[in-house]
Order: sequence, then C-alpha cells, then structure tokens
Amino acid sequence: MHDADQPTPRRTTHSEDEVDRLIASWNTERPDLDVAPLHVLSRVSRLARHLDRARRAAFAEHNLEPWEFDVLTALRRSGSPYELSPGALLRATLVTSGTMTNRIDRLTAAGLVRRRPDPEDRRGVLVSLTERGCRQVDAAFADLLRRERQILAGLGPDDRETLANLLRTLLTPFDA
Amino acid sequence: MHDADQPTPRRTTHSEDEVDRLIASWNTERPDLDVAPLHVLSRVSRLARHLDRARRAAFAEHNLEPWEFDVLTALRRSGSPYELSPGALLRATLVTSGTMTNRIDRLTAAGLVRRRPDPEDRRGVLVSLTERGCRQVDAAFADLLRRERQILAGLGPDDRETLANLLRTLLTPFDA
DNA sequence: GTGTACTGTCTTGACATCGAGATACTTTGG
DNA sequence: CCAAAGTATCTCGATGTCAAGACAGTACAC
Repeated sequence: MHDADQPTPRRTTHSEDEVDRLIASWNTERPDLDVAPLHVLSRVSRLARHLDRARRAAFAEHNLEPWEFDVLTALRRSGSPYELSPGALLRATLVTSGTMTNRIDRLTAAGLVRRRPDPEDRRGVLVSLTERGCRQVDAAFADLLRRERQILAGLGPDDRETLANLLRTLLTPFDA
Repeated sequence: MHDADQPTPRRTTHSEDEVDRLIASWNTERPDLDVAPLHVLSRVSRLARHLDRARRAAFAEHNLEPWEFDVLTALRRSGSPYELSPGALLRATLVTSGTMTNRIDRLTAAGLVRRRPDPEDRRGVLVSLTERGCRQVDAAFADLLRRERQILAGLGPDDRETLANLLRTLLTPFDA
C-alpha cells in the first residue's frame, strides 16, 4: 500500500537490533506487507524470552525451578497462613489441573509445601507453604528483583514509567 | 526504604490492571522490598503470554502449530530458494538440535518442507520449503499481522514508536 | 428429600522439548 | 598423508505439559 514511509529515517540514531534485522528481511521478501507491528510485538516476545532465562538463572541459585517459584509465590503473596486450594493456585498460575496436581506432588516431596484436607469441603484440599518453602521463595524473589533491576538499568525512571504505562494500555483489554 | 512515593497519585488516571494488583499484594506482604521492576517486566511477560495465545489462534486457522510456523518463517525469510541447513534453522529458532531434527521430520511428513543432502558437505543436509509450505506460511503470517495490529490498536503511531524504542534499549544488551 | 447439574481434584495417555551422547564427515597441522 | 580436533546431524531417555475424562462431593430446584 504505502511503500514510501517504511524506510524514512525518522527515528533518531538507535543501534540496530535483531528485530530490526528481522524486519529488514521481511521487507526484502515481502515488500507488500506492512510488518510494522513486529517493531513492538517481536521485541516483547524476545524480551520475555530473555527474562525467562534470567529468572531461571536466579532461581537455580536457590535450587528452584521456575514452575516451583510460580507456585510458591502465589502462596507467599496470599499472605498468612500462606494457604490456598489447588484450584486457586491453578487460576493464579494459568496451568491445567493435571499440571498443578503434579507440581504439588513434587513440591510436597521436596518439603516446600504441605497438603491437608479442606475442613469445609470434603472434595477439597488446602496447600500451604512450609517454613523452608517460605524462606526459599523469599530469597529467590529478592534475587530475581536484583536481576530485574539490572535489566532495567539502561532506562531512567521516567522512561520506565512511560514504558510501564504503554504496556498497561496494551494489557488492559486482555485482563477483561 | 521509601514508603511514601509508592501510593502517590503521580500517573494520570490509568485503570488498574492485574500487574497493579500483583504489586499491591507484594507491597502488603513484603513492604520492605522495592518491587518496582515488576511494573515493566511482569507486563512484558504477561503480554508475551497473550501474544503466544494470539499466535496460536492465528496459526490454527491455517493448520499450523507455532513451532511449525517458526521453522517455516525462518526458511521464508531467507529468500529464494528458501533453503537452509538444520544448523542454521536451529540458530534461527533457538532450539536444540534434537528438537530441530524432530521438527523437520514432522514438517517433511506434512509435506511442508523437503530434505536433501548438501552437495558441498556430505555431513550436511539442506531443508527447503515446498510450494505448499510457502503458501501456508504466507497466509498464516498475513493473518498474524492482522491480529497483531488489533492488539496494538489502542496505541497511536507515536506511542508505538516510543514503545518500540524503549524495548529496543532493553533488548540491545542481550543481542551482544 | 431426591435427582441433576456443577465443582474440585486427580489419573491417564500423548506429545514436544531438552541434554547427552553416537555417528559420520571435514579441516587443520605436522 | 595421517591423526586429532572440530562440525553437522541424528538417536535416545527423561521430563513437564496438556487435554480429556474419572471420581467424589456439593448445591440447587422441584
């Protein structure tokens, strides 16, 4: 449709990144397509991938897998007595019930959570953090925040706020 | 450290999202921690998750799995004759060699790619797109771009550019 | 009350991924 | 020309996930 404004040198000198190269190859192969959305969304995906790696590294220091951290933080954030049903946990972590059963089994075996029957609903179960689970998730979370601060080091406070607000705008439609 | 500036009404009215609620629970449970990095990075992760869902939906319309699309686009972007080695493909898609072998097997079975021995290196193999593979990836990609435009609809052109540039700044250290 | 629909959890089977190692071939250096 | 190191691909076993369905218990309407 509009070929002319694709290559305009509109933005101030930014060093080229992988996504710019990706987009350049698309522009060569499919000049008919407007691939501008990739400028934002491919970067979101790639950054998320790197974040996953950083998370994995942070947790490994505390002998936790990312999935373990996800479950433990959900419990931790729920506040004392750090106890939730498997159903609540799977809604918090967006996994299926089969996966959650498996996770709780392994976390129980590792001594990080405990299972007990729900006294108010005989179908139900309650999962709670053990002392060790609580200590470990707190340590891992502090470590994670340190690394995330590193990743954000290239941005000033105003840029961070701008970025957070723009991302929230994109995210809001999904939260509904 | 600084309790006072967390609840300041500094940003102009934005509706609260899931991440704001997440951060609020952390502030309740661990008021000693500065969880500000989550404002940016949790949103990046969550948005990436939603993007994955959108991708999956777009590809399903064309009978493609996300992993199939990843391999096919790498070939498509490489330009005519749409042929790359398994090694080049695994570098492009960031999976292990075992995974790539498996993927190529299945794509071959589906008639979307072809394998042939590399005439210049008898260890090697070359993988190329079939007619059908090319048509299918083109259709799926066009569909994906439509959906990505939808996701970005809430942002004006200037905001998109700002967002892309901020994300690039965060991404650059990783590309090295 | 009793049947029907619903909810919460667990079980099972299929599947894609990874990591480590095997195999075949090529390159390099003496 | 040969040996050693390097490269390209594939094989295999273990793992974590999901989807579908089984099972037990609850809630509501009649």
